[in-house]
Amino acid sequence: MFSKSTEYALRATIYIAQKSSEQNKLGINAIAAAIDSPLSFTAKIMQLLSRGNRVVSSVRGPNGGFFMTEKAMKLPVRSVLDQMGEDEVLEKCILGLNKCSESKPCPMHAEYRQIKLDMIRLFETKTIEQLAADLKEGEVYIGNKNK
Amino acid sequence: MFSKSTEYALRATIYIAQKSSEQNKLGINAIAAAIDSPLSFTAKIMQLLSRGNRVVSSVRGPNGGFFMTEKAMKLPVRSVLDQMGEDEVLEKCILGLNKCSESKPCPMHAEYRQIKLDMIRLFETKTIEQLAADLKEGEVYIGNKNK
DNA sequence: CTAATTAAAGATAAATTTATCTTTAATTAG
DNA sequence: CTAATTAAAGATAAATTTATCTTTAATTAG
Repeated sequence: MFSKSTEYALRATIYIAQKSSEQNKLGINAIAAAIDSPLSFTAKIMQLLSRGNRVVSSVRGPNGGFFMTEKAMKLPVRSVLDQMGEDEVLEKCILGLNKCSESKPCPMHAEYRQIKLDMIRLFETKTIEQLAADLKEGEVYIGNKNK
Repeated sequence: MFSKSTEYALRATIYIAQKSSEQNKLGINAIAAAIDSPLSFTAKIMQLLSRGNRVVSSVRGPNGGFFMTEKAMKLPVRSVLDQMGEDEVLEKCILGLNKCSESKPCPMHAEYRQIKLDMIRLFETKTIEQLAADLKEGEVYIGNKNK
């Protein structure tokens, strides 16, 4: 569904939403360990995710790290996809046609239409905060670590 | 959503379903032109798609080419995904966790669950034949050609 | 001001996917 | 049997994604 970069970004965002605050920032080491992702690659992804301080914010230097503001916590999950440049997954034709549209539908268009709408609704309605609240303490987001 | 290989495979399958029969096979040149895909890469994909003669069948030599049997036309669209080894898209966790399950759900599991079920239902219910019937004559599957 | 700490930026490499080209095998028409 | 035609198979390359490592810039504590 999503690229690995976006998967890491989603997991990191949920973890930061749950564990961080402006007073308690998280370092890249803690984040990568928590979400079971490669350290340096995750650092790159955090650059993208925090650029503009829209979804995740970052501060350099001692006591620096990544965190989310109360306001950012209220953002829809879709804002993570937007930030990662992967929101087109929610718009693309399932057959990969760029001419596919309501007026010129591909043979799967009508069938796939509702599913796409449901996905858009999910990612636009659900907030990051809500996902963080669903997260069982120190359990789920650690991914493949205890495989 | 799907890889380019799978997108080409889906488009080729729909085209073959509409235009071919055991008496009227389609060559790789005709297929690649029709679905606006790179010739040699499409040839590779057709190898995967026709191996085992499950979904698409192939015959070499003069008057050879690709075609579908009446029986294969009745297969669900999912069989194309299976043949391309991309059916896991329908099963995978949206956060990329391989431990994610009903009993150990990730924070998006409950929310994404129904969408995944809808997708599985769509790809298992809709047949290739039905898609081919929806196809407007020589129009839609040609993809980016007339961009 | 200096040293320490942290993320940002940049250079590079490994892995995977997409794409191309050449050779081989199967099949048919004559 | 021979030549022609077609897909299969294999070798290789280009592009993209994933990953790693090094250097730089910002910030803080002392």
